[in-house]
Amino acid sequence: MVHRHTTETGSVESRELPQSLYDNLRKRGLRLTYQRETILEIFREQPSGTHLSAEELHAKLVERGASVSLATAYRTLNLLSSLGALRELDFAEGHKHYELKHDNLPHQHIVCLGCNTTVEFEDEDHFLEESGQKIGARYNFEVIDAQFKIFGLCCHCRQAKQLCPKQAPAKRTKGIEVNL
Amino acid sequence: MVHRHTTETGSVESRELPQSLYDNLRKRGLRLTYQRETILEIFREQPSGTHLSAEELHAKLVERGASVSLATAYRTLNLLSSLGALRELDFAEGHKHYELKHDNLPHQHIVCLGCNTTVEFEDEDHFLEESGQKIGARYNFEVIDAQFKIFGLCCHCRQAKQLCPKQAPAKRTKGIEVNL
DNA sequence: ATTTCTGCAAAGATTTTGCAGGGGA
DNA sequence: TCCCCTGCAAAATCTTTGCAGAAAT
Repeated sequence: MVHRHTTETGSVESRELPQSLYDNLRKRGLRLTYQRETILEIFREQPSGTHLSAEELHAKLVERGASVSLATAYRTLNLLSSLGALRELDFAEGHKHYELKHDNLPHQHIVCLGCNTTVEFEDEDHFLEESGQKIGARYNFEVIDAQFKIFGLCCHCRQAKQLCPKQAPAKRTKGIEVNL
Repeated sequence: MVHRHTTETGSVESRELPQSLYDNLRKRGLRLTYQRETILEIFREQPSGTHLSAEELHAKLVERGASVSLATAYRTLNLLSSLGALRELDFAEGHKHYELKHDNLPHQHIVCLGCNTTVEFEDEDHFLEESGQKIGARYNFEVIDAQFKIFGLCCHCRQAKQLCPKQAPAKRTKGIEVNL
């Protein structure tokens, strides 16, 4: 029934699901549904470093003909995050973003407060990750994730000298996340 | 009219306002109002490390008899943040928090995903702060703030083994932010 | 056959905004 | 006096939830 994942050969009923997720679901008495599979699949298809909001995810679902409701998108994002499959990101934007948790090189984000552009940088030699572990341990925490976020103005917005970055540019509508 | 601040001797019209803020307001053609003064004063009175949400701030305003509307609280929080007087914090909670920006030792946060407790740790020798500056510069960003946030489970919640931390505990009602 | 999930629509929570009147500079 | 600010209420966003039917094990 189940199968381990090595590269990309997936079975029918649980495509390329990393074995751990399927197990995690079962462990909790949860079920593997078409919606959950599809959502995870979408995250896998995104270029590395993509982070989707609930609305963006839903748009991609609709786009591919999978009629998954927005409510389910929200529920699944929360579920997959609590399972450790997704990482929840909070830029100071008014809504959350999610990205697939890779087991390769961890990365962190730089966010432009002017245009909401985000740039990633890698946590080479896992320095930040390990710092998070150490500091957390010092305070008796079981660390789940450590996020280093740098807020600032990109070269673009710095030139435009937008003194009140929260006003105009961060339109907070649908598909933001532009260029650079 | 204006006055520099040294220790705590404040004038009547602009209590202990750090001179820089008053200047920043003027520089932008903004005004020094009773509401803005009072809000900043409240932040100053909080024990170091306190971070208030808009609702919490508003409660404190009402509590002291200053009838400042919630809308103004929101507007002022945004304004003071954009002026650099406050730091906007985003724990994965559904609403933002704000804390006074001190010029002394910078600090960062550990957040329990179970009970929303936050613990602070100091960024001794400004290591994280400087890292933020360096990394930002590398990507041509003007760095405004760098936040290192560690998410995990505190000893309490770890024992309670709340496998789905987003569900029950984070009630997302009013005054959360408890103990520890 | 159970028990979990989903979709829908409605409710909830947080934050922003239009407008008319009040108040700094 | 000028025009920025505030309060109020309404609106806009984002997210969660109750319920009945659908689906997974």
